[in-house]
Amino acid sequence: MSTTHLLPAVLPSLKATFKRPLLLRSPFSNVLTKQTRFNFQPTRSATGGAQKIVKKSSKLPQEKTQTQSVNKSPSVQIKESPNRDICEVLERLAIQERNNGQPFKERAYQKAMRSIVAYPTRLNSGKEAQTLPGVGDKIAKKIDQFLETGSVEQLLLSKSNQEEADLINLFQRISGIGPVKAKSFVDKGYKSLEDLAKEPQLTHHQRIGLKYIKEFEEKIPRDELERLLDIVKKATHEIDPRYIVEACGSFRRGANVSNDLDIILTHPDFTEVMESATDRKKVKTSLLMQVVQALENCGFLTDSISKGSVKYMGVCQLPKNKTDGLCTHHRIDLRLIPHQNYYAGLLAWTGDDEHNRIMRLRAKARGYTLSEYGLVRKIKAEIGEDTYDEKIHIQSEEDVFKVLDMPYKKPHERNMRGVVKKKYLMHEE
DNA sequence: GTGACGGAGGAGTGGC
DNA sequence: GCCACTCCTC
DNA sequence: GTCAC
Repeated sequence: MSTTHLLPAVLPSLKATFKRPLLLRSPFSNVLTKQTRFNFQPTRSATGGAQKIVKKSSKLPQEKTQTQSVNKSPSVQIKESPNRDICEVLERLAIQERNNGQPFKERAYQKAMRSIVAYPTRLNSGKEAQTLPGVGDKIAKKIDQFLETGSVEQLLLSKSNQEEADLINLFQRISGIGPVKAKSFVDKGYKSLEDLAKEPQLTHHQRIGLKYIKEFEEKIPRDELERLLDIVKKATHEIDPRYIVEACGSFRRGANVSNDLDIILTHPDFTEVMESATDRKKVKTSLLMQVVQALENCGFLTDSISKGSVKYMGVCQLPKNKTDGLCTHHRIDLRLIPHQNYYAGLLAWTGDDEHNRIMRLRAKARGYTLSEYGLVRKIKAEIGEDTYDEKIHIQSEEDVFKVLDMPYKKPHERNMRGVVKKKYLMHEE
């Protein structure tokens, strides 16, 4: 079916959407382009210094359109790409599929988008795009349609459907709200974040997400993250110097800014996950909770999202500074990893996702399975069809690379986003 | 043509 | 209280 | 939606 007849009515609005200044987070730059906070539940003094809340704005978040990603989609630097417009279309298709409950389609569009971001010249056709990994028949056709008509039929929504999609995307920017809950809140008639705050059935996690919606979207500069990490390390080692504490994620990969603080902990006494995570006594006295309690007592942790025996999710903040006032609240995750799994955990939680995927595939091809729990080889029993697992003893990240016959990559060399996989694999041969 | 695509911890809910 | 399930997160 | 099998 041709879309030509739809175009005159819809194109101007689409163009307007692209032109509209990005008031919050640009989907591709991940930079807050205008510093206006959504001060929903003020938590700090109005005289809070440089970081104080600027003003209450209920209108701003509503202006976010479908061209802007929900907070949870991966950020990709496409500013410099000669195919930025095509990438934006794929990003919107990915969001649409996420909201339709199709995570694999969402990832397929994201994968195609990453390939195209890494492509150095302007694409002239879908066929040309199809030479790239992750771009198949369907996406090639959509690219052709976009190049010919300036739009893609699947993205053309009626005004009311567009408003609904925008609201679903807005609500998903709240931590703890995914596509299902966002849709249900829209169906219930909520039209804004202020509206949503009145919902009595918001979970604890969602209330925290709403309270800090703007602060969680702010990037953490590396020097601030180093200070945050230092506090965690000091508090932990005061409890017991035998703890090992390491920040993972983009920070360990050398990033100048990060989205959150992801810390893994281990301790020689912790060698396996407790059998029953619901054993409250054990949770309260666990090696992880001792650290959490110390960090709560000193005011570093301001809110908790979830507290388990091996995983803590919460909110942290640097201590009040005399000149700057209160600092921004950030998301923090703490994971307690069994001592013997520490290096596998360190490798997995350092990432990035694409690097993990490459290593897992490499492991699989050589008869192993690699996860944050370790490197395991499937051994076929001498008699019968049965197999059993042999856990490979890992004493460093390098060991995993060695077993998989890969040259060691330092953490800052594991930023694979935008790197063509073939190139990486060729380099390793 | 068909199955894999990461998968587990934690919160919350509803049935028993 | 237990269990199975959904949703969300990373 | 794409890819490997």
